[in-house]
Amino acid sequence: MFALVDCNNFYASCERVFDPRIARRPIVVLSNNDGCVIARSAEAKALGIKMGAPFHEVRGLVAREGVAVFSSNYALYGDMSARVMNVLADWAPAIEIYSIDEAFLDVGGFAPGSLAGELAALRARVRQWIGIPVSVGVGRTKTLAKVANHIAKKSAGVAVLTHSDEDAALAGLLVGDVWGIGHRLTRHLAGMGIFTAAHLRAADPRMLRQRFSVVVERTVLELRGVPCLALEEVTPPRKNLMVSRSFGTRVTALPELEAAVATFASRAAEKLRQGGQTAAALIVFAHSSRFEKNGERYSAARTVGLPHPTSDSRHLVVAALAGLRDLYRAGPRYAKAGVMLLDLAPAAEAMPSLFAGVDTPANKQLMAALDRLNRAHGRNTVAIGASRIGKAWTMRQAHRSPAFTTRWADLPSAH
DNA sequence: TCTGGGGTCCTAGGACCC
DNA sequence: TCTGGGGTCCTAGGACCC
Repeated sequence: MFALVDCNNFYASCERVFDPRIARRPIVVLSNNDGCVIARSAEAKALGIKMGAPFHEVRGLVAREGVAVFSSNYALYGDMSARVMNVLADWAPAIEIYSIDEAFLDVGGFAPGSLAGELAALRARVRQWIGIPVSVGVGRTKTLAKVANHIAKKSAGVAVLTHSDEDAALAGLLVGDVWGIGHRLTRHLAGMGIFTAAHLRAADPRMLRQRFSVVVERTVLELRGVPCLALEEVTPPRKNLMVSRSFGTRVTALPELEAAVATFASRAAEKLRQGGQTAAALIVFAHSSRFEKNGERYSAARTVGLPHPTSDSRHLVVAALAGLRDLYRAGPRYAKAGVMLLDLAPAAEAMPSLFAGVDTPANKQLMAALDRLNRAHGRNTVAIGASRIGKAWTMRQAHRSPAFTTRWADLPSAH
């Protein structure tokens, strides 16, 4: 059995912890640039303020109803999240931190009779110690735990979905509210007569796999109580890292874009170093607003390989700016830009045999070059790893055997 | 006029290899 | 006239999540 613990209206709840005066007032938290509503307290939801609503559209309502408005404060939310997770981790035998405000817990070891009571106590503890209200749903699979959490949010805050409860619960849930079913799939499924979670569970998983993907097949199986998703206790290292922003006003000039992209790249480099990682390539992109008229929309991106894996701000900024200059076009009104670092690896990781199993002409050429070097200078003079990003070759690592003293710079330019 | 930011996984198709 | 089979890697794009 899995339990899903989900913080209620997390960002709004965090703000409330530090300001008791707004304990009962409606609250919204805004995105970057204060552009959109990204979190709402229950009172704000009741006023009809939608998730993702452009702030300018609700400004009047917000003023009339005395809604408390906050710019987002991710440092605060991250800190509060860690505190909540600590309390959960102390209680549960195993935990997967799924997002900033959600965690799956392994509750397989609890007696069915005592589980609901235990979870209610846990919920009260988080509320008392940290000040954040949470909802807890329990099910036979992660997807069913999500379903149960839906029910918990509308009831006492804890819902244990037993096998015999599943029929009723799924019949009462729209298919679009199932974890993994987004708006596109919802539309397609509606065309097939699948409107509720119960319909989806009854559908043929193999057919859905053919029609859509293995993800949908897994969702059907999970709804049937067949676990396809395990509890992942260790967070795998991230593979990409992005820093991007929408501009407050439209930008057309290259120097302004350069200033923004340089900032993004160096911020990305900071994050990279924080995580003890390096990047071997990056994508820089810039585009106009998606609300721009059809003919005026412009979007471009460039992948740039780095000469070697790095977390050095200067290297990343230089590469990002080179990409930006290549993609820049005078004319478009740029609304957003960003830098995404790719091919992240632990900074300390050695990759002496990256070529194993890679057999391309370019690799062969490099290997031949290495052979020549090693024949000329002795065995193990040099080893090298490389990877191809787009059309650019990137040297991943070069290291010398300590037994030899030949310096890299002194080697003949066989490459 | 103003419309978020940061991720992951999957698929399809082409290039290339043996 | 017939025209293998199985695999990896890469990219682009779609879809989803919070």
